Amino acid sequence: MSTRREYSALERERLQKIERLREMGIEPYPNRAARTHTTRQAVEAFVQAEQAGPEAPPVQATVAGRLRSMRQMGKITFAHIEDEHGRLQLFLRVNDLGKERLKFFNKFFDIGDFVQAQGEMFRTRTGEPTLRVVDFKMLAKAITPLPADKKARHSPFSDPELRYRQRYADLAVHPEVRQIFRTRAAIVRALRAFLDRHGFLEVETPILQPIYGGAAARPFVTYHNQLKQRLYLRISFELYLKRLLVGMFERVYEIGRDFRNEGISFKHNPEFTQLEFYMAYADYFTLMDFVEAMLREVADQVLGTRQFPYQGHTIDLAQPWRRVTMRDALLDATGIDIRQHRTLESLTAALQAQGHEPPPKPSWGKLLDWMLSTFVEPHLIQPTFVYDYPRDISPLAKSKPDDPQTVERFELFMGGMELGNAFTELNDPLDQEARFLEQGRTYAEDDEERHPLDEDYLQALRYGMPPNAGFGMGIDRLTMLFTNQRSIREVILFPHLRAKGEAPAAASPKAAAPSTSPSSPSGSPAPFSEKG
RNA sequence: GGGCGCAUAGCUCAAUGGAAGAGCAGCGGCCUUUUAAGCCGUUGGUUGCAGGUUCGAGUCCUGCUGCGCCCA
Repeated sequence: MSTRREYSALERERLQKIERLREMGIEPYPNRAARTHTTRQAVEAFVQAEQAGPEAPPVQATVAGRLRSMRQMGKITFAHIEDEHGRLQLFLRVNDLGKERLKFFNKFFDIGDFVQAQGEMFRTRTGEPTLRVVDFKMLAKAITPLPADKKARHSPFSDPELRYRQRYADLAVHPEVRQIFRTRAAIVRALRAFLDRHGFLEVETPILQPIYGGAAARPFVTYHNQLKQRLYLRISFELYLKRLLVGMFERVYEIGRDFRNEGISFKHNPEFTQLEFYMAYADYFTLMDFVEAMLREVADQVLGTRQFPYQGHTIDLAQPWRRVTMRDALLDATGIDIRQHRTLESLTAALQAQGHEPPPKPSWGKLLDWMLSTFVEPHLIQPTFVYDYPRDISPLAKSKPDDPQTVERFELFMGGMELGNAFTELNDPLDQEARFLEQGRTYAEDDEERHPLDEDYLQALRYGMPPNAGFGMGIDRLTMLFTNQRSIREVILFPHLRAKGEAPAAASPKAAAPSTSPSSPSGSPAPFSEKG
């Protein structure tokens, strides 16, 4: 597909070194390495030995890592190697190595190479713990020079496009970027621990689905050749997880990937990681308490504190989280009481009277959703539950007993973003069927986001599903919050970028022909509530 | 989808429409406690792609591609 680019002059230089090494009988990519200490262990052992007193035996160590800097000073050379855990200075001296050996190091070893070095720890004049090298070995020769790290004064590696496209290089030179992904892993670990301890079963449901559902989103389409079957990449886990409640699991969760065939922004990636859980015999108020407890614990585990900085704010999870109805939130933000404007036309007029230009929306509920994300969401920095949503954008949520047009649903906001979504789940099979049909009437036949009626899901409900409440949350966004990142691309290892250069289309619409949707992409009003 | 901005050496950036440059990296030297090492010398360019205007285009115009920011 893609043709390999030509080698640069710098790369040709290093390719020649590889050839020369082989001519000398030295393998630049040996099969085996031996190390006794990580860089951190070597320093720790050395510091301990120092504290033990002058009689303590010297610390001998063999370390391995990537060469990050070299300072050649004639008969001595200083260098730093870096491994996953830190950096260590190497000290190579002609007295220890001999003239030829030192010259060999200086000539054939470059920044970026993986090397192994053996020696004894000591402290330099400036006080830095350092390995006095008596032997060294090439472990893997680098051909392409590493970009300078971001903090280097003269040569920051900061072009976001390059950083994302060559994430390996970004990670290689930016320990703080690596740290983001350690934090991300810790978040997932803490969520699992909390849910496991509360009696939840972790499950895995299909990613390839004959009918997509559970959210308002356009799906990716694929095709099973042998079955001659169109399949969709899931847009949520919801309908499968609730089938499991029918099957007598009372508490289930899944952490995995969702796929939505939609725009890309600093808050959106086409594939993202989602947590969903369902709890039998709970309602949406139960879940507010539960989610508060869950995220406090995750903060405790991951950050060690319940207050953390986010984009100039301090988010505080320790205080009781604010709870406000959608009606009050909109009233506060716009002065418009949605109970006074119960039709699409009336509400649109009220907004226009205030000088707003609301986009055309297919329903009252969709307009409320727009108002919420436009006027309220950006200001919800501290954790806030907005609850009681319009029925027509929440077809899987249960109505309030005293108000059939309103459903028991909340969304959780934090840092000006939607973080989670939950409801008291609709378990009345007849009402659910009516909701599906309602969707069909509200949204145009050719609306690609229109939710297909899932007859098998209705069949499951007819067997009886216990009352329950479910919650969904974007792991990527939680990671953004906990690591103070503004862009979702900073917390996804390999975020999706547009194909670059010639022939992205060469991936052949022909070959994919059976998989393209006949009810082809068009407009995109979203009829469905979404978890996350 | 719309608006604005950006694209120049491996990396980060300069260059009034008039000779394509700097720092770092690289290469050749000097240098036995440096760490942004230092000093001397030196290599490196299809200025994102395709057109256009002009005596002359990195610079101005049009289109395309990618990225960023703002809006939908």
